[in-house]
Amino acid sequence: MNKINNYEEQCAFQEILKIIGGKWSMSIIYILFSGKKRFNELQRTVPHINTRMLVKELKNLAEYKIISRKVFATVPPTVEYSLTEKGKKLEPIINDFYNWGVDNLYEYPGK
Amino acid sequence: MNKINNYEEQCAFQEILKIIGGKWSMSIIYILFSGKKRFNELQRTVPHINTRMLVKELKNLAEYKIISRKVFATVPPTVEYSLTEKGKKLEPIINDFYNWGVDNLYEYPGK
DNA sequence: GTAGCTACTTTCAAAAGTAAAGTATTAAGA
DNA sequence: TCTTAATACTTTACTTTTGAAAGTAGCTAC
Repeated sequence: MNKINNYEEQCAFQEILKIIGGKWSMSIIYILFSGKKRFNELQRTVPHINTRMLVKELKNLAEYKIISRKVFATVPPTVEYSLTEKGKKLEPIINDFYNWGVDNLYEYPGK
Repeated sequence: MNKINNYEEQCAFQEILKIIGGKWSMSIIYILFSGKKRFNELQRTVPHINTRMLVKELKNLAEYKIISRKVFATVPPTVEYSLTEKGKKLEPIINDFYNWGVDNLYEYPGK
């Protein structure tokens, strides 16, 4: 177990947050827990995201090997996004995080 | 256990991220795991944060009862920030999140 | 009377995000 | 043949958010 107790470790934490701490990253990752998705499918599923931001986020997540991008030479083109092993490891963490939020911040209708 | 599997639940998740998914929130919360801190102390401890953003984040976290703000009528004034019970519950989650990052994204010197 | 302390606030420029329309490639229908 | 449609982006113009730096208030010690 690592503990953040000095400035250097704080910086490491901020590096991590820079990669998956943004407005859209976790939402996209969460959706991919249920399996691979195509671009338009993600766009329909992530509430309020716009094309430019989805492209940017997918590029970023792929760069850090959290998701992988698979292109099929069909017409029109098909692109599939899915979680890598690294990405899949986030499932219990993001689940806990979401549940904390539901219990402590936001009461959604079905609770 | 809650699962995000529809649009409505995605929106709930985004509400949660709006509150603690920002660039600075988790860094501040993490520092407060080690106990109450004063304003200038936080400013020195959170790398690269500026006054304006620290004020804004502390106000936001206090609004959602994740931290509490205690003012002492000393000269010069003293203000103490600490985690509420809600906030303390984030400790294992943010710890796991940080450890995931260290293992999968960022290798800090002491690892 | 001047400098210093804390916890902010204000101002303005820079960066990031949003909305809407456009692009390439092919294929199917009128 | 000409129009429409589909996917996965790109581009442009605009708005919002963030950041850096300086300023404020109230008192105190030198």
